[in-house]
Amino acid sequence: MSDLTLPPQATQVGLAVDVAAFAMHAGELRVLLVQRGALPHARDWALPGGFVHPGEELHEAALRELRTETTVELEPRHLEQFFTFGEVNRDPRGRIVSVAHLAVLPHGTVEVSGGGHTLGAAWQSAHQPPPLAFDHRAILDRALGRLQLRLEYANLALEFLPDTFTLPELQGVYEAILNRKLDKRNFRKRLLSQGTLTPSGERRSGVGRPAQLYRRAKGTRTPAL
Amino acid sequence: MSDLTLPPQATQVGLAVDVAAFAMHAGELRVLLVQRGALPHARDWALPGGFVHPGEELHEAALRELRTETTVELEPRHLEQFFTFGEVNRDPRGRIVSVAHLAVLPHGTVEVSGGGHTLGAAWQSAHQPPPLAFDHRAILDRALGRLQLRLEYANLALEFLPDTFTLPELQGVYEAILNRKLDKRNFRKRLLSQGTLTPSGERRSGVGRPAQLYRRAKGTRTPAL
DNA sequence: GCAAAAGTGTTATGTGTACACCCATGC
DNA sequence: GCATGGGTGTACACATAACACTTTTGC
Repeated sequence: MSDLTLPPQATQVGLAVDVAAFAMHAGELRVLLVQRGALPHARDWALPGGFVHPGEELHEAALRELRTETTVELEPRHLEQFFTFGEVNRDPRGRIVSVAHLAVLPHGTVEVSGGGHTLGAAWQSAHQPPPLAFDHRAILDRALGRLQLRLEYANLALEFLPDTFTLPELQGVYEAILNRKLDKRNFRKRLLSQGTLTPSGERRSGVGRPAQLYRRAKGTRTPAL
Repeated sequence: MSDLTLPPQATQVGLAVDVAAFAMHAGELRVLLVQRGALPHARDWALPGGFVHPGEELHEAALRELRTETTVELEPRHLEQFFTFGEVNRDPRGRIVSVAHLAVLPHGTVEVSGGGHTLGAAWQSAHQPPPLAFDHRAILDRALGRLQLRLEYANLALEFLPDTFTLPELQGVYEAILNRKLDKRNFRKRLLSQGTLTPSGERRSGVGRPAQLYRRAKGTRTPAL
C-alpha cells in the first residue's frame, strides 16, 4: 500500500461470488444448483454465482446472481458470507477469487428454472449432491458446516418455514440440516424453554392427530448477519 | 461465467490481505500494528497487509506481509482467513477487496521494527488500540471475536506460550483474550480434565511459590485451520 | 515471619440424554 | 377400531459456577 494509485504489484483478479442457497423440500435439505451453459464445465452442475459488477457490494452481487441465474422470486431470509476461495488454479480462466455466501430461502420457494446463461436450475440433495464444477463441492461442504453451526445459534431453522409451523415440522428442519435424528421430547423441551415460540392457538389437519401451530415470538428475530 | 476468457462485466479488483497478528506481552493481549509511510493514511496505524502477488496463494501473501512489513522472524502458530472486506468505498484508491487473516504468534516474538515501506511496527493493546486507518478497526474487532471463538475450540491459548508453561500463565492468556477474570480452581479443573496437558515435572522459580510446569500432551496438536 | 503467588474440594444448579406410553383425529 | 402421527415426564450423568484457606518459596 503506497500511494493513491494502485502499485504495480497489485494483482488484479476476477472477483466473483458463489451462493449456496438452501431450502427444505419433501422433508429433505436441498441446495439450489444451476446447470452451466458455457465452458468451462458446460452442462455440469454448479452453485449459482458469477462476477461482481463494478460498484456493486458483495452481498448485492450474491442476491443478483440468485435472481438472474435461477428464477427465484423470494428474498433470502438469511444471507451471509462464509469463506473466500482464492486458490491460484481454482478456475482455468485465470485468477478468480470467489467470496462464497450462504443463503436460506423460505418455504414455498419451489419453482426455479434456469435464467441468464444457464441451462436450468434445480433443488438437489444437499447431503448427496451430484458432481459439481470447479471447487464447488468444497464450497458446498463448507457451507453445510456453517449452516450447522448457525442453526442453534441464530434460530436459522425458522427461516426455512412459513410464519406458522408445527413442532414436528421444525424438528424435521433440524434433522435435515444436522443429518441425524433427534429425540422428540428433548427437542420440544429445549425449543419451548428458550421462549422464542408462541402457540398460535390453531391446529392443522391431516393424517393423525393435528399438531399445535406456533409462530416466532415477537422480538426474537436475529439480525441478518 | 461464460467462456474461457473473462467476460467484460468481470470486475477487476485489487486483491489484498490484511493480518491481525496477536501475541501476549506483559500479561496483555497485543496486536501487531504498523505505522503507514505513504498515502493514504500516512503516519496512521494499520494492520500489516498489502496486495496479493500474481500466482501467490492468499495465506502465502499473509505470511509475506507479516515478514516484510514488520521484522517478525517467527512462524505464526496459527493462521486462518476469517472474513473478506469488500465494501465498495473502503479504500480511496479504488475497489480493493481484502481477505482478512488471524494469526497467533508465539511467545518470544518481541522485537519488531518497520520493514518495507512502513515507518515502524509495534505491539499495541488489542482491546484498546489506537485509531486505525481504513476500516481496520472493524477488521480488528472481528478478529478479536474470532480469536475468542477459537480459544476453547482449538486450544489456541497454547500457541501463545513457549513449550513449557505454568497453569497461571495459561490462565493469563485466557483472561487476556476473553478480557475478563476466570476462577482459578475451575480453570485448573477444566483444563486438567481435558487431558491435553502433561506435567513436565520441573518447576520455575520467581517470587512466591514455584509453579508446576506443563507441556502439550502428545497428539493433541490441532491442525492449522 | 512476612509477602507473594501456587495450589486445593465441595456444593448447588443447570444442561444434555436416554427412554415408553397415551392422545386425537380420519377413514 | 385401527392406523397415523402428536404429545407428554422422569431419572441419571455431566458440566458449570460460586466460594476461602493452606502451602511453598524468597527475602
